[in-house]
Amino acid sequence: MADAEGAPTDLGAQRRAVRSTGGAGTVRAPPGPTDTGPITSDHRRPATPRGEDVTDDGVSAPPDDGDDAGSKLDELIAGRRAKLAALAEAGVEAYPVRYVPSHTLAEVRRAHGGLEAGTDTGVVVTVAGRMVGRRQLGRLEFLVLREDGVDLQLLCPKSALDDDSRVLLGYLDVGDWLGAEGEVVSSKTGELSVRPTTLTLLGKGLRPLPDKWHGLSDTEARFRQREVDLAVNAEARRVFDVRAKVVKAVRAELDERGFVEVETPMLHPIPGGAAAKPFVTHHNALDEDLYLRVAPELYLKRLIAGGMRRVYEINRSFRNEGMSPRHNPEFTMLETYAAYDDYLAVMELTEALFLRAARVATGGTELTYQGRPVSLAAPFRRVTLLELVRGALGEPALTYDADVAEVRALCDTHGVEHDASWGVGKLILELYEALVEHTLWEPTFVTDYPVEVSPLARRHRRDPHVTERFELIVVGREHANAFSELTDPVDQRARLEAQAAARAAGDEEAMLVDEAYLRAMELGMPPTGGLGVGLDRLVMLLTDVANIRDVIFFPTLRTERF
RNA sequence: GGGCCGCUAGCUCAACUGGCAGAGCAUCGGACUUUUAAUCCGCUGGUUGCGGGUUCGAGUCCCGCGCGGCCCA
Repeated sequence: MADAEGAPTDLGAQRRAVRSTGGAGTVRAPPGPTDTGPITSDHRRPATPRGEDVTDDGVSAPPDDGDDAGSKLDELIAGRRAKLAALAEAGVEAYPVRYVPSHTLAEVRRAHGGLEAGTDTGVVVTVAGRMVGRRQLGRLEFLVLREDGVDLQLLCPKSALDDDSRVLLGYLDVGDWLGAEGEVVSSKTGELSVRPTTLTLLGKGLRPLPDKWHGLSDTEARFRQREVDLAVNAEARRVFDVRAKVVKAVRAELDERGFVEVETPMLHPIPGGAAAKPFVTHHNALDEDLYLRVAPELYLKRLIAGGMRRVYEINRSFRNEGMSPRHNPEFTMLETYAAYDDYLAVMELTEALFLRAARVATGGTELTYQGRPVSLAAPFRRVTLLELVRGALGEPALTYDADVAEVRALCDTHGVEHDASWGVGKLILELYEALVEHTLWEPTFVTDYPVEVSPLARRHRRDPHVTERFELIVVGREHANAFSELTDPVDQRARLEAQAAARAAGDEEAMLVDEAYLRAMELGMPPTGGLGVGLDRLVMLLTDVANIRDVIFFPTLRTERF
């Protein structure tokens, strides 16, 4: 990295490419000593740029084991490599070291929107982008540059170009990166354009871009080659732009509320903080197995024990479980912890975060998800898990004191599978998940989860069967999980020991006793309200996307074979 | 892990009950100084995901495998 930026090793290329004074030609120097400077020319282009050399060896990528891959593609690539060689022969650096645009394409559009047709502004700018379109009309060409999802046309009469740029024009392909210096004008039809006097090649593309009109729609290709998806599909850009805005809005809201952003370990000696199967890895120097974290919860609570009043972390967690349109093995989670708060306070925080995220993503609180309206206007509905299950079963008298056999019978009646080791609380949770959760479309705080399935949550202030815990369900899915945190070290130890026993009995997702965590709690903790939000799912909701892989740049897929 | 669906030119897609594997765009060659998926003329381009099988004949039917999607666990 350091070498690429600073090393003044190829002044020739630099002089040609950097638009510092706007004078130097683009393709001036004939091939000479400066063109074989150590950095720019070594591994990136053929040492002997001659036409014949270029066509027979495959592109950079395929280590050509079979060298029989798609011949049309090979042909397209060979054509571009031939142009690359011709450019080299003409002394044009195809991969220059630097370029300094005076404006982004977006800035040009902002500054000169709404020109009358046929206007010359007299304003000279230097812009850059990938050439994504080209329309040739004899001695006039229209090139379309794209930068950061914004397009701008170059109106390009050959007569206006300097000699070197005219040569370059003959070797350009759609997909190449290009710089242009010229006047901001509008065309006869009123299209905002730059009319260049100089064109500078900034990066030659060897592979063709997908169809300019249909883009890339093959789902596998979009996930595996996100760079292509981003280059040609505006929708992909939109989703990831919204994602960035949403994360920024969440940070802003938390910062304003006095939360401090922190980072805690992703390599855990003991997996904990959530009921999930971890990835295992190994540290060689320590000769110890470590686990990729399934949640940051335990470390964040230790920070509260240490006296940090409000903390949050936005980062990756990992769960070694099945994949689905809603689960990626690595995903981005927000967790917040606030001293003195209970879960009622956390509900208000949650509403504020969702509202603010919705505002930056869509401008308001009313959205459409997969064709159905959703309102994120606060306050969200609040209802206990038990009430929901009672309603779904038509059993208004059901309580956590019910006989286990009776509740098992209810499960059987409703086709919900169960295990002999499960108590009433776990059975009622299973009934809820099977019968109710997916039906909750509008935002709903489902509250008061059974103690036995909530080992880190404080017991409810009035009902010892349940905890002060809620999940936020929107469009039938869990979007947040929060509680009045358990801060009593005696109760916590008992609960973790119960978890460990369940694990020993075969429950792979049950937690283990984490002594370091218990020791921290024994130091003394204030009341604490904690929240976890899956940011990928929040972005899905706000961008109206059905598959989590569409909000993660590079989702986990089976390894690609070349 | 199970069920269903998909995989055809670089991209997007056709190809009836098994009967010569095609189009548009892109590429390549030509014309064109105001285009907007430019237009017009011409030419290319295929191991139909892979491997077997049935058949006179397989993109199409059968079996196995790979990758992806959806549903379920």
